[in-house]
Amino acid sequence: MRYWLFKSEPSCFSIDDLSRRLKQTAAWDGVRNYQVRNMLRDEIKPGDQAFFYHSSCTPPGIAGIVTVVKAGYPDDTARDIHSDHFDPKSTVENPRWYMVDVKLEKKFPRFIALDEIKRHPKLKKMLILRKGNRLSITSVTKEEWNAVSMLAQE
DNA sequence: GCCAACGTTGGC
DNA sequence: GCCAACGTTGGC
Repeated sequence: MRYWLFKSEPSCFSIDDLSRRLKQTAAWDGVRNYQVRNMLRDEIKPGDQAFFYHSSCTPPGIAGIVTVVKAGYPDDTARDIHSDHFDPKSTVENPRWYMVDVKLEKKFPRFIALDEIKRHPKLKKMLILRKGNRLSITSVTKEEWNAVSMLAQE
């Protein structure tokens, strides 16, 4: 299994929104970046785990953990003309965009702010910190995963 | 295929 | 609201 970091703007979809969902599951939809699409379609598998990262908010940071429960399948919001993520070039025969389903594993007892991630020696190489990185999904190493998990329990 | 213009992301 | 660092678009 692999580890990931999924970004979401809490004003759009937060970890608390997920916790209120029936069965605490949701489709991770709306991704419209080809690099991230490829990860959703080809690399992210059921059983993989991901940090739920809150972006574009104060403060940004990691709020908890989700588990992938369904592998990549066509993102139906691309064919919904009323969706903000509608893409007329995506069709049933040729789906352009993909999504996975996630389930809330846990909300951290303590929010891990970006500021704290930046200061932690074991987290300096996290892709989220790399200059210019804007991908909404990045991979996380086992060492990084463990370090953040430890922080969350302090 | 090049590249300028434009749009988006996301921390600050 | 600013702006760096992208990604996308479209004329040529």
